Amino acid sequence: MTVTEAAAERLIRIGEVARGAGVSVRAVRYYEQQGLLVAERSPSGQRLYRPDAIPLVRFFQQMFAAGLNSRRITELLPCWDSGHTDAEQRAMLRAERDRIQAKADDLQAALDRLDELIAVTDTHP
Amino acid sequence: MTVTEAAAERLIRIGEVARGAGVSVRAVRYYEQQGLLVAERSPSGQRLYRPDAIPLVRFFQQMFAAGLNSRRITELLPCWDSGHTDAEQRAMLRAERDRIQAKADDLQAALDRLDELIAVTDTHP
DNA sequence: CTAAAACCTGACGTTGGCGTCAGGGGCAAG
DNA sequence: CTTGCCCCTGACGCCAACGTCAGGTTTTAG
Repeated sequence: MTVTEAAAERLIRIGEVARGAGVSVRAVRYYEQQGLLVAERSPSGQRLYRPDAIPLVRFFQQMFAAGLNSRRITELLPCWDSGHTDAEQRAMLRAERDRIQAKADDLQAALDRLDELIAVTDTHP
Repeated sequence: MTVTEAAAERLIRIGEVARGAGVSVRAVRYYEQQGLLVAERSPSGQRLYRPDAIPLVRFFQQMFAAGLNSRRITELLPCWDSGHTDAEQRAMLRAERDRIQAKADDLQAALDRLDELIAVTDTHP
């Protein structure tokens, strides 16, 4: 087994990425289109990913769930990849963090509201 | 002042509802269209609301923020209004509550992720 | 070898909560 | 009177993250 083959063996196709991350194949293609994900190509044109594409896609999902859009995520990706940031990026990180915190607070308020309603409707059937 | 006049004095127009709840006039009309909100009409056709439309609209916003859509909210409105529910509605309330809780957990995970990233980029400038 | 499974590139469809424009009306202040 | 503010009804526009269909190639299992 050559070094090249050993390296090639670490590449997976889009279906495996999708299954591994729990998203659709279409979603993975979409991420590439948005510049979130880069893939090599096999001679026949199929996308080939390194295995760490899976946790990366999970990270995307997490950020999407937190309300960030593709563009924001691409802007944050350099920090994620390199651990290296300029002041502007650090400010953006904190801004997003605060937005998510506020959103979490809103959710908690909604939760309290519903719990209150549940308590009333349970004692008041 | 007659009783009727006293009652009429308690009715406000759409602009006041919108300002009071911090949403657009368009949004309030939309809520009516979705069956979330009912309004009386003045002889000239203007919508007239009781003042408690304002907290009600705030409640809608809170539920929207929690990821419920108009239809779900209309389904939950009877509980909210009357405090009376059947088994199906109580199940729905709990299901939504659990969904929101899961969402809150996701947000917290995203927050932890970002905080971790912030810590790294701060010590690693 | 062959059939099924997986992959490819477009490109249009969906969903929801509004924004926004078009065109028109009423009504109190100056 | 007219100016300006608020209100009305449609109806099209928008955005974002995909779903989905069409029509064709590649890879894999038996």
